[in-house]
Amino acid sequence: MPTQTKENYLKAIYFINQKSKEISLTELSNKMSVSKPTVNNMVKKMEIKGWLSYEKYKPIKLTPKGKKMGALIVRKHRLTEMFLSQVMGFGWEEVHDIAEEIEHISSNIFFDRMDEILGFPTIDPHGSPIPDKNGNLVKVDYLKLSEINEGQKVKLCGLTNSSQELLLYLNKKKIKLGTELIVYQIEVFDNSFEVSLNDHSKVFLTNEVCQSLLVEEL
Amino acid sequence: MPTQTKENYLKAIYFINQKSKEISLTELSNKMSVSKPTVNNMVKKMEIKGWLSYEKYKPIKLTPKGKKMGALIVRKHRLTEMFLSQVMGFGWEEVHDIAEEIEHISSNIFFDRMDEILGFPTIDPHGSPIPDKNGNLVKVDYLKLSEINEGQKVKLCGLTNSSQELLLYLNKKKIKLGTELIVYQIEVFDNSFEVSLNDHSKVFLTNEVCQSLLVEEL
DNA sequence: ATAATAAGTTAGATTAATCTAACAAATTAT
DNA sequence: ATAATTTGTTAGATTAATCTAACTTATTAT
Repeated sequence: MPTQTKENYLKAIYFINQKSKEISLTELSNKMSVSKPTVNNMVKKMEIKGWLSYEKYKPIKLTPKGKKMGALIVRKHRLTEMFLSQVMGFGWEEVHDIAEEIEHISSNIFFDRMDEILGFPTIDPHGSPIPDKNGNLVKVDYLKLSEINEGQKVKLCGLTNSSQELLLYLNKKKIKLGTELIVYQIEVFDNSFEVSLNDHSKVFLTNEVCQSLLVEEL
Repeated sequence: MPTQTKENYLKAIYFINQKSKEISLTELSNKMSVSKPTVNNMVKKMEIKGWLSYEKYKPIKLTPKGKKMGALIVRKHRLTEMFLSQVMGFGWEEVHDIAEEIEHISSNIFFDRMDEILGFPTIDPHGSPIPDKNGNLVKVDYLKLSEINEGQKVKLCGLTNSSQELLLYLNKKKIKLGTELIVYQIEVFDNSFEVSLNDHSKVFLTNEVCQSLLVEEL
């Protein structure tokens, strides 16, 4: 059974792995907000446990075992977020911090019951996929709103960034998962978007925000 | 913010305090399943934190602050047990172990929401009182079934021991919180009880079990 | 290609929580 | 009241997770 700290390393490595494939000590050190010697020391221990492989000056690689462990922590996190949102009535901007704690609960029946109560969900409240019990993830590829052309109607299906700031901003704009929007106008100067919502209201979104919104064309 | 370990010490001291008032190192050491030097070392640190007072060779005393902290951990534990039982459908014999982990979650909104969803319960699934937000406990005094006379009708309201073994035994006998029973016959030889349930079935209970059942006369 | 910069490593220290072995103080029992 | 037992303390070690300072290896840039 990994400690809570080691679970957090596994999760961090798992996330870095999702995009870059190359995991450096420095990157992990930043993600974990600890010094590089701390990471160096930790990866040596985790290598002994068989969760990752590491050679001096080489990038860190998760073993299949470590990868599965990372995925299962993410599974617990996202199931919890879904439970907090759907069963306990929390807003999507509130669930992350609580799930960050609950993901370390070891009781499997607890998460299995959540899963059951939720009807075996496949996405969390931010549209991110929930790994299955074997740690496998269905890879869905949405488009970034920033890549959509004028006139196109789309539906919000996920986020590339689930920071509380963004979530609160979207709340204010009445944009949530499933919201349909039409790209009304793209400003060439700064690539900002003017989109219209179902209720015909219009909203301005910076390009940065548009890059955070994952959509499906309708 | 106390560590999880220190929270467990606070809780253990709080429980010992409930009955004996005198808390010895040895007792704590047994309750926590750690060595006496470990406890000795720990109480010194907790004294510095202001959670208890301790002088060499003297019994350990919780400060008001420490007492409140202990009570609030018990509150989290019992609220969680109630949530697991009432909202998530767990049996009363399953909730303790999960709550033992969840009681250390620091998010207050999480427990407040549970409280709200449950309608501000005052007892947990085993009939034990839930301390309020200030750490105060309503002291209810039930009688032990072992103290009840023949012919008396009573209702099960609590337990002095919520071990999984006892809970599974009571499940098997179809006895749960709120079950009404009549003391049908007391065996003078070993003080075992024969009680009859609502459905007129009769059940034999050893005196030890009767001492674990807290009842109210009807 | 070599100097500058970035990345990674080593060494040594610290804090929290734990242990065992050895000893001291308090309590209990005859 | 003294010996035996229990209770508590000290000292010294260990493991996990972290740090800083100093150093080495790799990478990048001119």
